[in-house]
Amino acid sequence: MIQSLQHLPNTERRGMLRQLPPPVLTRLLDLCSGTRDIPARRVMSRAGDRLHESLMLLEGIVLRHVSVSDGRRQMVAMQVPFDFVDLHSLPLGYLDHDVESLTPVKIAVFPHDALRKGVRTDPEVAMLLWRLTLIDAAIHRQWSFRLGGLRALPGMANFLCEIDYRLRLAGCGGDESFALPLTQNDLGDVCGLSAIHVNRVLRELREARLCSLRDGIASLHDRGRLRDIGEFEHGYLYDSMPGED
Amino acid sequence: MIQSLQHLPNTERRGMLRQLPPPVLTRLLDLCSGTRDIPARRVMSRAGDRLHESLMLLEGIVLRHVSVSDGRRQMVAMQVPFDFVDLHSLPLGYLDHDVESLTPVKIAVFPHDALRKGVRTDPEVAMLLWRLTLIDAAIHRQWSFRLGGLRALPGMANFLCEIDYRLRLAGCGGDESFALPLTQNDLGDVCGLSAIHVNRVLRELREARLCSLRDGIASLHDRGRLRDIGEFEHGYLYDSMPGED
DNA sequence: CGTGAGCTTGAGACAGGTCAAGGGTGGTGG
DNA sequence: CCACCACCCTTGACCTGTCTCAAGCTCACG
Repeated sequence: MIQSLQHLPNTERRGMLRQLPPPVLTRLLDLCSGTRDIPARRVMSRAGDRLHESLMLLEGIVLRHVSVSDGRRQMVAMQVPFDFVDLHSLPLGYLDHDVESLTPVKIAVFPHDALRKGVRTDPEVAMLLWRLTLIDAAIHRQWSFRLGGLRALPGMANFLCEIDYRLRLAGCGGDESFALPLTQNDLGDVCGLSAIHVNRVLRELREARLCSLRDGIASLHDRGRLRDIGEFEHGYLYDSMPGED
Repeated sequence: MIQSLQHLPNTERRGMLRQLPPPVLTRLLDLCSGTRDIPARRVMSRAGDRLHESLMLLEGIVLRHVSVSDGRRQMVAMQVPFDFVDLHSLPLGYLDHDVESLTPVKIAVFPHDALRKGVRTDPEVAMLLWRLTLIDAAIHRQWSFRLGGLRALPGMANFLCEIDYRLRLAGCGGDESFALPLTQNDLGDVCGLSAIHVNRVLRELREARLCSLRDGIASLHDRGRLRDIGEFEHGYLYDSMPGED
């Protein structure tokens, strides 16, 4: 599985991996010890756990969230295929949030020992891993922007644009629609809204023929307007998609 | 200035630098090309600018924000002394947000060429720099938590606790009060509130004898209760302060 | 001594939360 | 097989936190 990734031609490589020159990619993938499958809605690690491996997502979606006192959770990140999920646990040792699979998930396992050795002996791999975590941080900033700077509807539009863009980078998006099995409750945790208000916002988006979200399938009918409304600019993802400006 | 930092005894070292073993600190500071002074309220760099050096804050406070369509700005980070301000521009090349001095500021300049050489030849320095940016990312997550998960008053309490904690780590906090020359407008941009509502929240905090903010001086009268209300836990800063659990 | 930036307060509007009720669907156990 | 339950979606009515608008205050600075 992992080995097959190295041999994809450049244009076929996916997600964050698209950024890597092939030799570096090979050296990175050599540090992987194997793959693992995890069912949906499984807590993969908890805030404060000492971790000794980092995981790269190969299939499925992973959520990262912190819990709020009233029982709600605030989502702080969402990982799509070819994202590292918890690479930051390597320098940090433990995480400040929980990690949970949304769907059934396939992951590639990178033991910290191997990664540490890779970082020590291969500056290019080190720089690459660093860069990946920095894009993660840029996404965090965009989430702050969305939560603090946008109203409910633009915020939802912004989120859908981001996920659409990232899933298509990862090769998981269709032309119009993609799988997004988040409940309205989950979306509330993402956007800082009550589930009921999420429902109202989705209805508005649907009635404006902008996008719809049904049975775990998101369909974006008018990406242009959705991006305008959500003030979405993909620059913060530090990766331009072929065929878009 | 920079050189003098290396010779501080361990217990005297400040802010993020406290985490470094002295030899690594020395090697890092060797990469600094000099210092620079910048007046208050000066835009230091804009989103999208190509940067060729990174800055470590030595004195003063720096803000990082993105602009919203309606003219507001959303603050995405705030740097205190001994934080790197834009270290992430080294692997990323450009930033996705603006950087602005809040107060007059003294910075140490690290040319990217020097940093790149340091990273390539010194894995310990590389790991350290990586770690610093990861703590930045953890702070971003806390800001998402605050903006999406907390109401106005707890959010403000949370922010004040964070800044208090970080300023004291940096050796810039008194027992009860510290300098925080943010206007209520700025605080609104931090917490995703209108300036007017910031005013009301501050009044509530003052009348509850929790804290007050006047003439650019913040005074925390009851840190314990403030932390409870703001659901503040310092674990995400990955640095325990001597004398606090 | 005027002017502007920031702070303060009140009144009214509106976005979003809360409560309550009902419907659909899939899973489980009798 | 059906009954029941859990979970999710949907909608309506009402409540409240926050925004907006408007006015007046203070203080630093020209």
